Amino acid sequence: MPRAPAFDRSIVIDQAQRVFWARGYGQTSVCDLVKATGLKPGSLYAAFGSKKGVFLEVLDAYNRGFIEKLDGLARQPSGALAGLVDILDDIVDDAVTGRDRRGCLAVNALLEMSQHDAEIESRLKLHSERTRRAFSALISAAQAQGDVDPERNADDIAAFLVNSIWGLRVMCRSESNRHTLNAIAAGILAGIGNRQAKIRVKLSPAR
Amino acid sequence: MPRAPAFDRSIVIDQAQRVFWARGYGQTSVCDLVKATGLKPGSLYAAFGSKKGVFLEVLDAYNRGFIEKLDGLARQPSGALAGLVDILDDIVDDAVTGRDRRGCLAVNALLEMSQHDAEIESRLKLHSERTRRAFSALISAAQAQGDVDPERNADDIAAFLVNSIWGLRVMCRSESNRHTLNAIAAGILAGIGNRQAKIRVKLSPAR
DNA sequence: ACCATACTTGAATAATCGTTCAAGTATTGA
DNA sequence: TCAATACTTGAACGATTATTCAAGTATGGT
Repeated sequence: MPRAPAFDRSIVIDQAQRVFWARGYGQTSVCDLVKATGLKPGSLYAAFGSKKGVFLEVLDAYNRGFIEKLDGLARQPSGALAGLVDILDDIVDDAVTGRDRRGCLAVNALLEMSQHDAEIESRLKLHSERTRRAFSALISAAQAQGDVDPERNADDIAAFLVNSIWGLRVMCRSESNRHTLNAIAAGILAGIGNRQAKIRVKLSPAR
Repeated sequence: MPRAPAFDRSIVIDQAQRVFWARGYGQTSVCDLVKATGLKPGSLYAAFGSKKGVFLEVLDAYNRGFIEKLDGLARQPSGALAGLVDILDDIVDDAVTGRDRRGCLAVNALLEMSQHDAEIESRLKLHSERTRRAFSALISAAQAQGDVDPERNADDIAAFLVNSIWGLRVMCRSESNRHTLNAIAAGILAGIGNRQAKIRVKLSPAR
C-alpha cells in the first residue's frame, strides 16, 4: 500500500563500493556516501542501519562478484590455467598502466579493520574461505586438464595462490615496474606447478 | 644553557610504534599517543610537529630495524637461506600461537594511507626499495653458499620474496592454521629455488 | 477522494578529532 | 644568584564525525 523506495539497492551498493574502495573505510565519511549515492542520511540509515552496515553489504557484493568470476574462469573453454594467467595479467596490467592501484577491497579492509571490528573481521574470514575454495576448484580443473601437477594437493596450491595474489595486490600499491611485476607473476605460476611452458611466454612481453 | 628534553626520543618512538602497530594510523588518536608516551600534546607537537610526523619517524625506525635484521641474517654462520627460513618460521609461528597478528606495520600503513597521503606513500616506497635490496643481498649470499640456484636473477627472486612475505603478513591476519601456513611457506621456499631438501623438513612439524 | 503507510529530507546532536597557545616550570651558563 | 632559554602543561579551539528525528511528501488500496 505504501510508497516504494526510490532507489535501487544494488546500484547504491555499487556506488558506495566505489567510494569505500577509493578511500578506505575510515576515510570515507557518511557525507561522502550521501554525495556518491544521492541518498540523504535518513534514507541511508533507514536502509542499511549504519555506515558499517553499508560497508558489510559492499564487502558481500565484492566477494560474490569475485567468486563468480573465478567460477567462470574455471569453466572457460581456453582452460582453467589460462583463466588464472588472465587474472595475474590483469592485476599487473592495471598497476603498470596506472588504471587501478586501489588494490583488493577485501585485503584493504582486512588490514584496516580486522583489529578494530569483530563483525567485519569474521565476515572477511568467511569471504576468505570462500575465495580459497573457488581457487581450489580452479586448480582442480587445471589438474584435470593436465596443466597442473595432479600429484599436489589442490587446497595447498590454492592457499599458496591466495597468498601470492594478495601479495601482488599489495605490491601493486607501490610498484608499477612491468619487469618486476612480471617476474613475480612468473614466479607464482612456477610455484603452482604450471606445466604449460607457453604460458610463461605470454607474461613476458609488454602488451 | 637551557633545559634538556625530559624524554628519550627513541623510547617515545618505540612506544608510539606499539600503538600505531596495534591500532593503525587512523584509529590512533593523539590522545592515545599522549597516554602511551607520557608526553603531553604540547611536548609531542614541539618534538614531532604533528601526528603524521610521529608516524613517519615510527616508520623509519621500523624499516631500519627490519633491514638490520636482514643484513644480520645474510651474514650469520648457519647460512643465509637458514636465516630466511627463520623469518618465515617466525611469521607462521607468531600467527599460529596468536602471539602476533598485527601483520607488518609497513604493509598496514601502505594499504591504509598510500592513497591519502603522498608523503607517507613516498616514504613507504623508499622503504620498500631498501627492503628489496636487502632481500636481494640475502639471496646473493645464499647463491654464493650454494643453497639457491645461481643462474636465476637475485633481484627477481627478491621481488618474488617480498611479494610472498607481504602476502604472508596479510594472510596471518585472518589465517592461523599451521598446516595451511606451512604449505604456503614451503611453496615460497620452493619458488625461490631452494636446493636444500632438509629445509622443508624443518618447516613441516609443529613446534 | 482519502487515509494509512512508509519513504524522504536536512537540520540538529553529541562526541571526538588534531592542533594551538599562553602560562608555568625547570635547567643552564655566567 | 640570576636571567635567559627552552621544555612542559592542559585547557580550549574549530572542524569533522556518525547518527537521529520530527516534519514533509509521495504512493497505493479502497
